[in-house]
Amino acid sequence: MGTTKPNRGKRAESKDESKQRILAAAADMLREEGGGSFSVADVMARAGLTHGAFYSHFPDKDALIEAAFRAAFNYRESWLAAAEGAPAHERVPRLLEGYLNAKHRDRPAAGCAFAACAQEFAHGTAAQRRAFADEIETTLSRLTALLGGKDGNADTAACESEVIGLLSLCVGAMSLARAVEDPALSTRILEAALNYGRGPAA
Amino acid sequence: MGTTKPNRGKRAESKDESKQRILAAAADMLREEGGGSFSVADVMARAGLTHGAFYSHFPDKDALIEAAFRAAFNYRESWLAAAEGAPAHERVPRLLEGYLNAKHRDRPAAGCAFAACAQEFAHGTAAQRRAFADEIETTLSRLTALLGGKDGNADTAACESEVIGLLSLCVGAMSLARAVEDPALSTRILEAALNYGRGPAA
DNA sequence: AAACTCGCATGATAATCATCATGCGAATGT
DNA sequence: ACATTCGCATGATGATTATCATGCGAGTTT
Repeated sequence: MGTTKPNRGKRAESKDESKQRILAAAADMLREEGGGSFSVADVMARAGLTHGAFYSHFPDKDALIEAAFRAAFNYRESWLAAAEGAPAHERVPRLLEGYLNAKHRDRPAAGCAFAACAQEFAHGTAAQRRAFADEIETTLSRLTALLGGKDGNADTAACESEVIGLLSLCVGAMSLARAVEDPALSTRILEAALNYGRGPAA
Repeated sequence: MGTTKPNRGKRAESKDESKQRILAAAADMLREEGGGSFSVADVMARAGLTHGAFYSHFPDKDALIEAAFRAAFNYRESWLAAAEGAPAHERVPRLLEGYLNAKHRDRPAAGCAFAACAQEFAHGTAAQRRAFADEIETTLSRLTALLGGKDGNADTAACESEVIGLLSLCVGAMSLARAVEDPALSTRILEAALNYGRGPAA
């Protein structure tokens, strides 16, 4: 057999590509404006299609939001990757700096989906909330793996506190920094949270 | 002059009362569901009125949301009050416990407006974002006054970090805890953030 | 108490959407 | 080649909702 068994026909393949474009568009718009603010037609247009095609890809808008959320974790990957390359004691600062910066604040569409979606999902469907929990668990696992053996003490409870605290701090500071009108205050928030997370030592 | 110069007539007074009821209803619903989710008619009904009366109280829905947000800080007052009564070194734990608990998580309508509104206001009107910034400034001042002289070191920068970090941690953890479907995970988040905020010492 | 004000209710209006129904045309299978 | 399938576009439909227009009746003024 030639390549890895395409066997799907040009048509199915093109449908998959469409779906990917829809998901990518929705993932951006979800983080940029929030799921309540964009219309199905908006997303489809951004994906280069028209509204009618939507329902052959997703059962309804809520399902799109859930799927788009799950597809919106490209940021997490690069965030973690940047810290992986650092020596153990540099990792927390690296994570903080990779998150709590102006570029991240100003480009939510390319950023953390937790910070962009948390409030909205609090009133979302059960499936959406499950997706949120899933992604939180995944993120916590990754962070734990990254920071777990930080010092000699691999104490489970302490590590859980550190990992969850770090993520909460990041998400909270970003939420506040984005909601505030005054740019100077916004920057103060990011920088102060960065300091706080670095700990009293540094 | 008898009492404090009522001089306003029964009609004006009743209008003020109506406005207060509208604001109270909106403040609750804003924190419960978010401004995008309730309708003007919903709020008016909750205030015991009908939709038509709305526009003689507020110019539009955005203005209501801003005003309701500003009226939604009753929680902050009791939160701070509970810590004021404590000795200096007990105040941070007191604040963390007063915020990061299940009751607060489960009754957003009576809780912190930052945690409930941050994401929504990030895409709100300029007036709304200004209101958000104002309330943040006020909250930070209050926290600074409360924690400022905590130890001998009243270092301005260190205190700003602590105060902003604390608030960010609280808001972030609450946002995550509310967005997650799994109740066990939700509780883990609150408790871990609480530990994190207490510092490595305790 | 007649004239007037004004808070609030009822009843449009118009826009925005999610979702469904229909049809064309390209891809597929026989 | 012919019949079929299916992705996508066009065009409803119905619901929700912000906002405006109108009118009544209680309160206020002279």
